[in-house]
Amino acid sequence: MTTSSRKDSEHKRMRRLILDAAKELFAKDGFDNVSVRKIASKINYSPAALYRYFKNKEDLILSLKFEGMDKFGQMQVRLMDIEDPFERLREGGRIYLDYARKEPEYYDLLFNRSAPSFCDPKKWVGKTHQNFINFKETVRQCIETGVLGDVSVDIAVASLWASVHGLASLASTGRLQGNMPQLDMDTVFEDVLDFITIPQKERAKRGVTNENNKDIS
Amino acid sequence: MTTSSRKDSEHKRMRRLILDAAKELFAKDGFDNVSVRKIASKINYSPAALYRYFKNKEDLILSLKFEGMDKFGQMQVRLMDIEDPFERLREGGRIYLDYARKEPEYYDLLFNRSAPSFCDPKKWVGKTHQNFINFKETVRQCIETGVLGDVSVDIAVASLWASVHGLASLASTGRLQGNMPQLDMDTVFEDVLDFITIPQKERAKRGVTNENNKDIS
DNA sequence: CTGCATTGTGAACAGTGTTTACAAAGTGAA
DNA sequence: TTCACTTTGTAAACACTGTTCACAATGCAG
Repeated sequence: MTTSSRKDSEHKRMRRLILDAAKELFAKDGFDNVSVRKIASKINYSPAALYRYFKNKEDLILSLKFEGMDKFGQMQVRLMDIEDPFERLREGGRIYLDYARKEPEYYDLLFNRSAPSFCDPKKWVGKTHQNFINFKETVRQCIETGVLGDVSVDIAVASLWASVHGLASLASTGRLQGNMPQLDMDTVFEDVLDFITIPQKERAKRGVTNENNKDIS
Repeated sequence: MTTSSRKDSEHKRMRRLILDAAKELFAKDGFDNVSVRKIASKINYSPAALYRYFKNKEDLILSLKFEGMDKFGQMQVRLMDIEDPFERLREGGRIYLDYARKEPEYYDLLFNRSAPSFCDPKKWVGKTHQNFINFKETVRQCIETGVLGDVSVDIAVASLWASVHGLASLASTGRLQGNMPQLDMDTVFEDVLDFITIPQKERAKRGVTNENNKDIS
């Protein structure tokens, strides 16, 4: 019994060793330039050894993605404590963008299909769905409390998600800085969030509905 | 003279043959699963033959990207004829999203670093910069004519770019449909554009400036 | 005809992910 | 302890990958 449990923890220790080595190599050299052989060599094992712990390379990368998603989920726990749905919405955006800025390779690994393009998306969507549910509920509350105008939940969700994700994507791939080097990356996120959300809040305060806008523009 | 020009056109014809075969394979099987050997085999040539026409695989992919960018640029020509900068802004967004929807693989090839992650981004940024300049000028005109409020050009550019790109990215990777299957993809783009831009326009009409908003929220 | 440049090829090289046969080591029961 | 069994690690191989190179064939210019 004790022996088998020791073997179990030994197995986990080895997985940890492999995952840490892989993550470090991925972050340094990019995902395409790290082979199974390089990971194995970094920890002084034969390439075949890794297949005792992971079914294949996709399985290894997927494990890293799940870990990253858990970490991302933990960052979002504090959102639960924010009463005001609008402030919760803003804070959620900050967390998302923070994550993309501080761990661009990890963000790429997690949120851009590109990184491991051979990974089956279906295995991944399930893991991320809870975050989406929470986000949607926050948006719903924002609309319910009249803070986002009389827009449909789906459209508001799509719009806000696209804004935040798009900003993170452009920033993490360097295109924002590439085209706008003068931009202050420390404040742009806050400013963009203001640009997107404040007019909505203002508008809602004045009781404007979408129906009223059909003749504008 | 005539002979050398015929050789020239023959050379171009062969490049065309390779590019078309490559594009078709890329669109069908994804970029990672198409090898030089498969492209060569599709047109009944040896793999080595392709290296008479393209320096390497990156060069081939870059050529496809340039072609795609030219096509994208041609779609944007009609923007020149739109006098109203706000309508030009909206139409530009429509074109961007149209492109992402109708040619998702091409869009991925063009705008997501992921696709050919080994391609040097520097070779690519230069080609796309003119589009960015035009976009920025349109946003500047929108602000100048008071149609986007008293926001800084850079923040408006970053916000609008992020929204449109983010929406296109989420849609082309199937994540929008994956999490919101009930969403009508034919109208969501228009609705999101409204959600983002109409409040701005409204707000500007009322003469609200950013300074006035500091105490809100 | 004689060079010369261009085009296409088979073979090779170094690298990839993955599988397999096999050996070593540890474990639990008789 | 001995026996059977599972687990772990490895070298070698397989079928791929992008790329290079010597070589032959072709077509053109002087």
